[in-house]
Amino acid sequence: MTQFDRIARLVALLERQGSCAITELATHFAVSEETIRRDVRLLEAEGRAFKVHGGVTLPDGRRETPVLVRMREQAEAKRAVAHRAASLIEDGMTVLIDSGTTSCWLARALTGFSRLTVVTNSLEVAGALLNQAGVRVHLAGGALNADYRAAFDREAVRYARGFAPDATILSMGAIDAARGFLDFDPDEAGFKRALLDVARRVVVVADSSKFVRAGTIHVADFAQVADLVADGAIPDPIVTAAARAGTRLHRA
Amino acid sequence: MTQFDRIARLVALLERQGSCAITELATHFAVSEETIRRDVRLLEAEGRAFKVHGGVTLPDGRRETPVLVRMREQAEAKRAVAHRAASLIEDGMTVLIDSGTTSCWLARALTGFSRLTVVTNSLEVAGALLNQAGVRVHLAGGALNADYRAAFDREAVRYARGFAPDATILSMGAIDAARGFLDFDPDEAGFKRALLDVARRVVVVADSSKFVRAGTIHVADFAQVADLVADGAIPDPIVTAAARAGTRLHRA
DNA sequence: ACGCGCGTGTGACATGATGTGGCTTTTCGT
DNA sequence: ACGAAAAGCCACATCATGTCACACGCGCGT
Repeated sequence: MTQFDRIARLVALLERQGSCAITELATHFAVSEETIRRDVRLLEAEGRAFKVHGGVTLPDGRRETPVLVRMREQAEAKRAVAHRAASLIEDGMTVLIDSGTTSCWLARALTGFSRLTVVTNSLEVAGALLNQAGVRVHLAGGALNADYRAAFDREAVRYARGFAPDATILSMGAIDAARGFLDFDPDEAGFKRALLDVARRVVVVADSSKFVRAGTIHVADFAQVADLVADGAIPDPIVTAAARAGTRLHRA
Repeated sequence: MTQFDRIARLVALLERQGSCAITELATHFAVSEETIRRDVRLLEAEGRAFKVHGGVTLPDGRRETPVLVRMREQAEAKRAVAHRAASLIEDGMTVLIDSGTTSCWLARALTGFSRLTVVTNSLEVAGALLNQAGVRVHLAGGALNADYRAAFDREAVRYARGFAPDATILSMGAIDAARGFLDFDPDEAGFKRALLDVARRVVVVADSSKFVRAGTIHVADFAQVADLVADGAIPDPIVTAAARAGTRLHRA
């Protein structure tokens, strides 16, 4: 195991856990604590990690921002959903991806394409995709929302609507059999609604926690959504509502 | 087995395993380690592999992006320059920041403001600023350049030119007393030139390595630059050129 | 044959990575 | 507020790895 590999895995660990203890890392990688500290010092100099007494955390820019905190909630479920959703995407497509946490996982799951065009309003999604070979990224800019690390304003809508994506992939705050797809943030909801108007095929990605939460703002009805990708058991009312509206269900 | 064949197989191995150790490769191909290193140097020059201590890895995937790699070069100097440049910025201003590595450090140095508006075309700069309290971030979107993690296209230019910033802060690839401010990438240079047209006050941030490098594309003359922030000793020809053009010098 | 370019091996030297011990700083219970 | 324990930092030793300069051998062509 080279230093490079160790640091790469350390960062991966960090991104999954948010923070690690030096002693744990030392035993985990079977090196001295001083060596771990040196790795951490390197990462900190690059701004990729943040040193704290006894351990290491994600840096300021990536820490404690709501969207990234929520990335770690239900992480396994979201990762599974993301991989299932990635299988719906084919080489050569143009897809639009919004700014939810499941979308971030999706961006990381989009590997192995040779010619994929992605439009997004999310800093995190764009950043993850820039590391994937074969993916061209178009970022919808505008005034950024610090919580979501994404742009929802008129400018972002205008840019995103200039594309004709094969699939529009949205994550939703909550899903209700009766009321359809809901969200919490007015700006985010407005952005999604604006995209729905011009979408050819809408794919919603959602971990199962979305079925038991209550949203406040209506975004879409089942009839507007072509595919719903979810993990675990999908409640019967949702299955019924989807069947009636013609929404395909994909279980991760 | 010719060198060509060996390198081809080395790349194939790399693509299957992601990374290889120099010692293993040397025994595998029954050549000296130095020979393997020479192969790897060639591949790295072509961007087809990435050298790490003790081995070689694929250039894509988890590897750091070029802009983040370059953040590490001259990191201390750039950090110092960034702090000096931050002191030129006052609360309430609107500033435009471009996508260079020094600009990334500047973004991290912009702390303690209560009302600052920043316009940028860089993912990294925007990401760093989103967590600074009191900073509103406007991101110029468009097609993203994976190396720079920024947008340079017409869309980004149009958006950025919609602001009237109090200061336009640019980093430059090279600075020459006779030819002025230079860059390497045509897209990046084009973006900067487009901003210069409408800039009220141009601030250039540069670590001292910029003075000894040669750029290929002309971006600006000294007369267009109001402030130049640099670290260490500024060469006499630069000082003279700046004085003649009225460019203020700030030493970090 | 001769010289030339190129790839390769070799050894000296430079750089990098890691562990260890002494010392300073931080943390936390009392 | 104090002091012990934990954690961090630094300097040094050691070993692995990288780089460079030079030498050798092989094919090639005027």
